[in-house]
Amino acid sequence: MSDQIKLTFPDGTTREFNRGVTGSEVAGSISEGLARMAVSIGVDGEVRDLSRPILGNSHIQIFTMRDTEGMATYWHSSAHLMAEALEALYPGVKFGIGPAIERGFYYDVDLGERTLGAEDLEAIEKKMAELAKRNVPYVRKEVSKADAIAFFTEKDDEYKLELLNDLEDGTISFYSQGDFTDLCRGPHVPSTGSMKYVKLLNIAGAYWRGDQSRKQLTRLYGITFPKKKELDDYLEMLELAKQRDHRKLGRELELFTFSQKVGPGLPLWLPKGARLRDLLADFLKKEQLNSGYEPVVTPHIARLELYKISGHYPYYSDSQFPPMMEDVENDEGYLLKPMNCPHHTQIYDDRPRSYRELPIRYAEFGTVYRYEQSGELGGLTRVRGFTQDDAHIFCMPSQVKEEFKNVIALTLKVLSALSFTDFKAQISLRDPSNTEKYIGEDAAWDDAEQAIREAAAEMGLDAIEEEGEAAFYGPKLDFMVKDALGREWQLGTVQLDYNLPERFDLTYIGDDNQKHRPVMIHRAPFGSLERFIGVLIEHCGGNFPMWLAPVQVQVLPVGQSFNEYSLQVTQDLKKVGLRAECDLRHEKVGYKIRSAEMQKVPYMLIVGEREMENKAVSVRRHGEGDLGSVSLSDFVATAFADIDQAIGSN
RNA sequence: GCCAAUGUAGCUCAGCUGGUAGAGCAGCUCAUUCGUAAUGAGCAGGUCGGCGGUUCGAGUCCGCCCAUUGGCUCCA
Repeated sequence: MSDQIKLTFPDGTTREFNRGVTGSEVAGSISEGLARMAVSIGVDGEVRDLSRPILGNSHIQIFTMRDTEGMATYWHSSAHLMAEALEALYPGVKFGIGPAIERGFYYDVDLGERTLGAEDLEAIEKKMAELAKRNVPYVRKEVSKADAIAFFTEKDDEYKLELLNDLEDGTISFYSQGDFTDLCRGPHVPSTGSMKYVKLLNIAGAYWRGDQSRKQLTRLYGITFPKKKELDDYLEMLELAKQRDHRKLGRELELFTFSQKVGPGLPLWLPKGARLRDLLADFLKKEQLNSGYEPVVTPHIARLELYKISGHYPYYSDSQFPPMMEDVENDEGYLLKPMNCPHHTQIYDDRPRSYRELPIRYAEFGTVYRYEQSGELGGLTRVRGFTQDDAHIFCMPSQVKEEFKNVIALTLKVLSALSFTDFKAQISLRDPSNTEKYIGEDAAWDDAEQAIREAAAEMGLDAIEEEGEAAFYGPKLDFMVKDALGREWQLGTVQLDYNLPERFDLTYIGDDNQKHRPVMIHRAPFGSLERFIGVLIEHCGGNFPMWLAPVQVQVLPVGQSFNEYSLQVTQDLKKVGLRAECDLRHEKVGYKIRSAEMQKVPYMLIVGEREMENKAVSVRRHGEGDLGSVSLSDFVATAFADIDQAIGSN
C-alpha cells in the first residue's frame, strides 16, 4: 500500500499527498489565504472537519465562508458556542438540537422554569464573544454508544439521550470546545476564534421534535460573522427588508387594512388595493379564457351534506368556522366554504358527460374561509378569508400530462408578467415506504407522478422532488416564492385528485360506451390573491409595474391658476384609459411631488405656464426624476409603451 | 392552539423609580400663488388595547382577556 494518495480538486486537477494529510494541510498547500478562509472540506461529497486525516484517493473541495456549505459549518459551530455560553450562564440547561439554518443558527434548549428577555440575550451575546476570544479548537472524538449514554445520563439531558437512542453504535461522535462537549455529527470550524461578532435575533417556543404533544423548548435564533462589517451589513439588510414589509407598505400606500371589529385575518381592501386585485384578476381571467377555461360561479355556503361527502366535514372541523346549524339533532346545516372544489363537482355532475367533452375546466375566483390557528395569522400571507384563483379540470388520466403542461405554462406566464424570476418549483410525491395511506391505485400514482415529472421537464421547469410531501389524494406541483424576510410561501399550486371524483361518484361515458372515472386537477396560479399580493408588494417594494399601479399618473399643477388645464389633462388621460389623478391642494409643487413620490406613482405630470401655452406636460418618472417636457400625446404613447412592455402580449 | 415580545392621537414615537398625557408627520382653518422630494401660523385630535384588582391616586404595579409581531405545528 502506497503512502501517497491522489486528491482530485473541483477543477479536475489532481495532486498527490501523503496518506493521512489533513484538510488544513491541503488548503495550506494551495495558499495561505485559503488556509485562513477554510472552514471545512468536502471529501467525496461528505463535509468534514479540516483536521481529519484523509486516508484514500478522493475528490475534495475546500469550503470557505463564501460557500453555503462553509457558512453552514461556521454557523453550526456558532450554535455550539452559544450552547457553551448558555451552559456557563444557566447551569443545568438541557439541550435539544442546534443546527445551522439558511441565515444563522438556532439551538432548542430547556431552561426549566426560566424565561429569557432582551437583557438575557445581550448577556449571552457578551458571553459568546468572550468565549470566542479564547480561540479554543473544536475537538472531535468518536465515542461508543454506551459512553455517550453515560455522559448524557450524568448530565440528565433526556433530549440528547433520546437522540442517541436513534443512533447506531460506532457512528457516534462528540465535539468539545473548551469545557463544553456536545453530541454532534460535525463538522466544525477549526476553532472558536472567528465567531467574534454575534447577534441573537429572537426567542421562540419550539416543540421538541416538532411534535405538538411534546414539551415546548426555548429556541434561540442567532447569527455570527467573523467581521464586524459583515454583521452590520446583515443587520442593515434586515432593516431594509422591513421597509418592504407588505404590512407597512399596505398601510402607507392605502391598499388594505384590518379592523378588530371585523375580525382577525379578515382583510379589508381599500380602494387602491381593490383596484390592484381587480387588475390582477382581470389579467388572469383573460388568460384563462384564452386557455379554454369556463368561468362558473358558486355560493359561499353549502349544506353540510356536501362536505360530508367530500370528507371535509367533520374531519377538518378544527380549521373551519363552525357550521350554521338548522337542525342540530340531525346534524343538518350549512358550512362557510373552506374550498371551492365540492361545489364544482356538482357543476360537473349536472348532467352525464362524454369523453368528447373532456377536459372540462371550470374557473372561479372563489372566496373561501378557513379558521386558521390564531398564532398563524399574519398580514396578507396567512388570513382566514381569502380568494383563490381556483379552477378544476376534469379529464381522463391520459390527459393529465397535457393539462399539467398547460397549467405550468399559465403559471409561468403569470410569474413572468410580475417579474418573479426567483421562485422554486416542487413536485410532491408519495412516500414510497408507506403507500397505503394514499388513495388510488399504485399504478395510477406511478403514471401520474411520471406525467407531472415529464410535464415539468418538457416545459423547461427546473423542479425539485420531495417524497412523502404529496397529499393523501394525489401528487402535486407547487410554486414557492420568498417574502422580504426570506420566508418561503406557497403561491401557485397544481394538484391531482383521485379522491373527490370517487367520493362524488363522478363519471363520463367513454368511447367504449362504458362509465369511467375522471381525474380532477385543482390548480391556482396565484394561489390566493391575498397572499400573492402580499408577496408581490414585497417583491416590488410597493413600486408596482405600470400596468398594476393603482394610480398611474398624478397631475400636479404648479399653482391654482393651472388647475383648470390640469383637470383637462387628467380627463384626457382618463379618456384613453389611464388611471390618472390630479392634486389640486393649495401646496407648492415640491410638496405635491414629494407626496406623489412617496405614494410611488409611476408618472407625475407637472403643469404650469409653459405647459399650458404649449399644450404640453412636464414628465417626472418615479425614482428617476425630471424627464423634460413633451406633448400630451407623446406622453400617452410613452405610458402605453410602459404598460405593454410589462404585461407582454396579454 | 402553544412559547415569547409588543399595544400611548390616523401614522411614527416620547412619557424617569405611580401624582389624572406630549412631539413630528397626516387632518382642518387662515395667510402664501409658489417650477421637480416638506411655505408659515393657528386649531382640532387620546376611555393610554379592554375588563378587573392593589393604592389617597394607575399610561406607569398585579391578574384575566383581546389584538399584533417573531417562532413551533398545519396549509393557499
